[in-house]
Amino acid sequence: MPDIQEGKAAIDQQIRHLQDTLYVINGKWKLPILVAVHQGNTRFRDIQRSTGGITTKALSKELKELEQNKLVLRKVYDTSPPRVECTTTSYCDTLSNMIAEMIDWGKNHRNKIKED
Amino acid sequence: MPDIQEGKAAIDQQIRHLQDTLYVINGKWKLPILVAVHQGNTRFRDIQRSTGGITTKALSKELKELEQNKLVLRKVYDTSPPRVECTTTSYCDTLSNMIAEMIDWGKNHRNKIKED
DNA sequence: CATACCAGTTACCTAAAGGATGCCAGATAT
DNA sequence: ATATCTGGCATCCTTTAGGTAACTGGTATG
Repeated sequence: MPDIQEGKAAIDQQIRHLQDTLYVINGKWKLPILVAVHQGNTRFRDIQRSTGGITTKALSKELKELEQNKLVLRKVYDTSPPRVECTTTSYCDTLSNMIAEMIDWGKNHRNKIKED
Repeated sequence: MPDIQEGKAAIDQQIRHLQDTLYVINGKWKLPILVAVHQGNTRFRDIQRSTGGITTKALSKELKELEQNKLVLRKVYDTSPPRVECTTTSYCDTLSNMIAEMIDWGKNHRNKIKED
């Protein structure tokens, strides 16, 4: 938690950064997609299959957002049938620590809740 | 990002942990509330005012969820007018690292996006 | 006497997220 | 010749998040 000593303005600023992050990774699919792509699933249908259950509409939308946030790179080949190859960017790696912490906490939390 | 070497089952497990975490901190208000309470705002109306804009209905709901997840403690005094005092639990401190990473990343990301 | 405050609850509404289904067009595989 | 694959898009639907406004009952304040 942010230190109680910090001024209100500084804390409000931190909350805004937090909300920026939440905004980028929000929703049901962003992280699963990121992991799937990072694993080596480059094609649209492959990503769809490996995330299990996402519709084309949702996947299409999510990929666009991930691309806008520079976490995924989409190369479109003007062939027929169309070919698109998605990869995670090196910038995507800056999420490593955060994701690791989130995984850690989620794991720990599940145990904590089970102890009720 | 999770290591590409890990098996699919392990990765799926990590995704589930991730989703657990996202589930707990989701929405517009959870983190702002947590910070407000941690700052020392214990009373319902104080929290409402210091988060700026949340309605009683939303705050009531969010506090219940935070309590269920053992991040906030609600002490209800059976007086009249009713008095409730909210505090963050020590367990809430286990979020420190994660939140710090999220703040860091959000800060960095805003700059990154501005470079377009 | 009237008003405002405590901590909510209830009913109602809107916007967004997410899902289901069907379609396109050209190419390849059976 | 028929089916299947490609990366989507259009349409319709349900679910959820979140907001608005009104109200409660007892108490303290003006």
